[in-house]
Amino acid sequence: MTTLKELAKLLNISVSTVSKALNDSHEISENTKRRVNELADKLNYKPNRIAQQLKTNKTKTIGVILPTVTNPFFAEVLHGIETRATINNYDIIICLSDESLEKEKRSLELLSNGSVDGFIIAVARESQVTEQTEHINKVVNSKIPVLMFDRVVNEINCDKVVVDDFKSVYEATEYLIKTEQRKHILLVSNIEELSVGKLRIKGYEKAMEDANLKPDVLKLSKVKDVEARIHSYLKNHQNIDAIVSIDHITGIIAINMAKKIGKVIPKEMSVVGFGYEHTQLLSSPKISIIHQKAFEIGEMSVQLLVDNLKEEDHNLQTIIVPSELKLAESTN
Amino acid sequence: MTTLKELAKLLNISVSTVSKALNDSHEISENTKRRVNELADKLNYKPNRIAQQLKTNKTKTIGVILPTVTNPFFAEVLHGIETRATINNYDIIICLSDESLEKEKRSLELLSNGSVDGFIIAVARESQVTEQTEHINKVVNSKIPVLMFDRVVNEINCDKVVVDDFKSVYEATEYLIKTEQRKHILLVSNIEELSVGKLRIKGYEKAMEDANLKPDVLKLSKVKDVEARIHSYLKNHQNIDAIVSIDHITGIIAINMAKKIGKVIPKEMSVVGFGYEHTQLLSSPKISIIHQKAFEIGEMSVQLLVDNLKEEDHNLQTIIVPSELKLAESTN
DNA sequence: TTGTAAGCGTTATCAC
DNA sequence: GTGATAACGCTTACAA
Repeated sequence: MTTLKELAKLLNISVSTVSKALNDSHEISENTKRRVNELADKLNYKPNRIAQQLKTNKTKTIGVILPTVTNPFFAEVLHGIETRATINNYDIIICLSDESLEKEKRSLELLSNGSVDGFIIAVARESQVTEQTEHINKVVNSKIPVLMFDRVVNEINCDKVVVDDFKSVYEATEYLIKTEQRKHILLVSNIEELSVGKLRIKGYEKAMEDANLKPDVLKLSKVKDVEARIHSYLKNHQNIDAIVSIDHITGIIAINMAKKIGKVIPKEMSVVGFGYEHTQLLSSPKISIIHQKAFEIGEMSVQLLVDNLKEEDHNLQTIIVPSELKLAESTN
Repeated sequence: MTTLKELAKLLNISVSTVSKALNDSHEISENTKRRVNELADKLNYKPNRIAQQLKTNKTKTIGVILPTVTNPFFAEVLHGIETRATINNYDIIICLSDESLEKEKRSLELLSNGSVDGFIIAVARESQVTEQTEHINKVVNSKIPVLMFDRVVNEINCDKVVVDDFKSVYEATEYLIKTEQRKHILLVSNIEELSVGKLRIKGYEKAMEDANLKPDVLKLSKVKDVEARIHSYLKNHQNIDAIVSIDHITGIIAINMAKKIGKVIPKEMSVVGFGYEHTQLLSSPKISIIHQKAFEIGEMSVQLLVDNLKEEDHNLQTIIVPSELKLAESTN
């Protein structure tokens, strides 16, 4: 790799002149600038990022710690993060905690040595369930800006980007009750132990309560054969006329199982789940989805963090990104 | 952040002694080592990664350039990459090309300035289709190790990790013909213009040819309403008794559409697609899948690249990762 | 066993 | 308008 020193030697001028010329300093003559730039182009000179980082004490890099990336929600968030980071001229280093507290902790420690300017984190399932989040607080206290999204820890004082979990499920349930006239609405879940899962269930329960209906929750996070379980549950509760899934898997399975026991969808049963573009593509009849704006969540997370990085006196914020209820098209 | 200099001052010894002590050098007395380590622990000293990188001219970072991460194949590959990178003490910087040549080019250039020790790349659709890959060659020529996986460019001289696209589809088709006695096998595709798509189609065609059957290919990469298209095609070709999908979407849609026109699966029609864990979960009756070992592909990519990074005289390799035909369980 | 000093590639301050 | 020099934080000959 070409360095300033090499350019300087070849041009018989000093390193500092070369540096200034490349940075278009007013101190340098146009002629010198031209000579320097020509040679730099010719030798494909690129300033060494590492040296710049050491000098400026800024890495222009964000550490992103995700529980997983095979879950399409996090994949899409990552897409948003990458897009907005690129716009802001930031690189992203990514670590996957695999839902493990230990790995999350390690990644955080490893990157807290000047490798990144700030962090974007969605807490691992284990950390959240066992309520061990001291390692995150440690980073916050060391003055490295942190932004948490989706799975957040209320006690930690940092920027947050969250989804309106309670409200979106409340409204979806309310829609089923009021518009579709459903009365026996089952909630199925495989994430009931996460903060977001709890909020979503509460939204459902409140909506049912407000309508004087009896809530019915099927918790499957620890179940192996989810399919069989939903199948038998539906078979034994033939009066169920609507299903709310609070994740992106069990809704589609519920549709398949409902069809299997002879239910006609959407006539005899409505199904709403959480999901993304693909989700609707893969179900037939199409499922209605609560569409979390995952891409936007990623984008806003980066923007808020970058603002924090720039501003001297940054006020911590919590942004709520509204979800959107996308009804299944009746074309099916 | 605590630095060596600060530790040295507090202990009234020199910076180099501190450095050596922390690196457990035999030159340093046990007593000094103890004192240094105690203070370092107390002040939570962590060596500045950037400074180390500048000094050693190694970043211990891999640049990963993916077309997308919302496609579950690439998401799972990324999972494998992250896992193996962590084991080898490498960080990963990720860039998403969004299938765009321009973005891929830019990312590559941006990171070719000492930010990473090597690259792992799956070529963007646009780069592959338009056969513009000079930007990748440029990196290879600049002596930065590059590894390409899945979507590779034959002309570029670097390590490669690929899937046995031709063979896996050939064998799946052969299985349908010989074991399941199918005769009218339709191939559906939404990736026919990619190198992997072409190979997969060839595998299918060869198997059909070898069995004296007429190939029938439905190309959908430019079609908007894939669902309607498959539906009408199946309706107008009632003799189709098996479907091979060469991507992870159209197979499931085909199952749904086949059911819709009254086909009994798997009795009257077999469906094989490409897929992952989720794929089978989301289809009912379950689809048979050609399971690409995406996680392993990610792992092997990192390992091969890291080997290249370590070894003085590295021999370029192409590793073929075999896929596995996972038949739908008959429990459904 | 410990310390001095040079150097990685930049940028920035200050002299000339 | 140009150049010498120091500094970022670390590692590593080499000297003491």
